[in-house]
Amino acid sequence: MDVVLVRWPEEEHRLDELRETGSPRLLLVGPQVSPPEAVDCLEDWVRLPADDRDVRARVATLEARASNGHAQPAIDGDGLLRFRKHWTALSPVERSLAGGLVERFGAVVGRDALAKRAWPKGAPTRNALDVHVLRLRRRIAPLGLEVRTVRSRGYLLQATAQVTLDRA
Amino acid sequence: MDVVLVRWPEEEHRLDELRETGSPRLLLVGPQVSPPEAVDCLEDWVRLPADDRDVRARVATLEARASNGHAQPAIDGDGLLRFRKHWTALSPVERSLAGGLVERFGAVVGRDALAKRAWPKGAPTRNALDVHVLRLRRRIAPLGLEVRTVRSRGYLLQATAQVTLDRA
DNA sequence: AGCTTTGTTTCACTCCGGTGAAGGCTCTCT
DNA sequence: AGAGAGCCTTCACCGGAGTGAAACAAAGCT
Repeated sequence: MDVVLVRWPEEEHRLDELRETGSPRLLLVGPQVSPPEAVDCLEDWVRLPADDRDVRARVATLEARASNGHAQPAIDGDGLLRFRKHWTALSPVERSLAGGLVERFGAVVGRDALAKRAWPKGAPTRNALDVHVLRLRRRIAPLGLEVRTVRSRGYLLQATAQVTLDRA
Repeated sequence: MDVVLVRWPEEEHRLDELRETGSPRLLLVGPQVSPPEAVDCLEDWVRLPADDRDVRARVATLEARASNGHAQPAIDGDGLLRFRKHWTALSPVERSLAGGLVERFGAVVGRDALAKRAWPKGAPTRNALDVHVLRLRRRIAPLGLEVRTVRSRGYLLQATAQVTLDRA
């Protein structure tokens, strides 16, 4: 994933978006401005005017972190679903479903494909898939993930759409 | 935990130690030297000569990260479990369990793996492990550590989640 | 003797997967 | 438009399995 350069504090609003989507970013901080606080490991900053080599070095570090990190959800070897610093345990059936959705993250996965994954010999009830999708939805919601329905096509896993509600 | 300032590359050896113990550290990089590669989130660097405010800002960020769960616990030579600024003594069985969990900090350790560690010849009872995990939980809670259960898989050691869900 | 450590039993509780039923939504047919 | 038919969501419930937790008893250490 590419590192985004953001002028601070001019592009504060853009920064908020990037933080929420978990994109790696390097802030270009003006000569007299104090840098923002950031606990996020995918964020860094340089003081302007900056040496080009230093900027490159920081960008490289952020890129390395981003490619090591959870920009995309993943199911680790222990059956945990990890996404952006958070994780949750999954039951066996949920792991099967989540596995299919994660493989095609952001794209539609057919109901039958999911069903076959969870129950290769055939689903117990037609309703079973729906119920397990519902349970999966609730479980992954705290991670910032959501399963969206595409009617008569299937389901689609994506990061929760963050409606940037400005708080006055 | 305090951030350690390290001159680079003069104090490379000292840096290695700090990396191993997971201490947060800020490298003071000479004017013509290129900074070292580091994916570690508890490490940062500044180019000398540096503005004092910038150094303070980076130190503050590292401190925030360290106290936010990026530090790693360790069992020292005396059998004490140390985490951030605190420590606690462990009984022999608890030390075995904690050892296994610390080794794979943040990842799941199977129940049987833990049991085999504490009782190589076989656990006395099935519930013995549960009870000792319970006791370990209580002992490490004051350190800001928690053992989370991953049902039917094992246990996972992590820094206590600081849930701040309120938004007014 | 007091304290800690360890093992054991027992009970309560949560989680998981499957099922039926009660709707809500959207599209189509008449 | 109105009725109906999918399609999907959500809820409530059950039996079984996996865990949490307390209480108790036996050692061991100082």
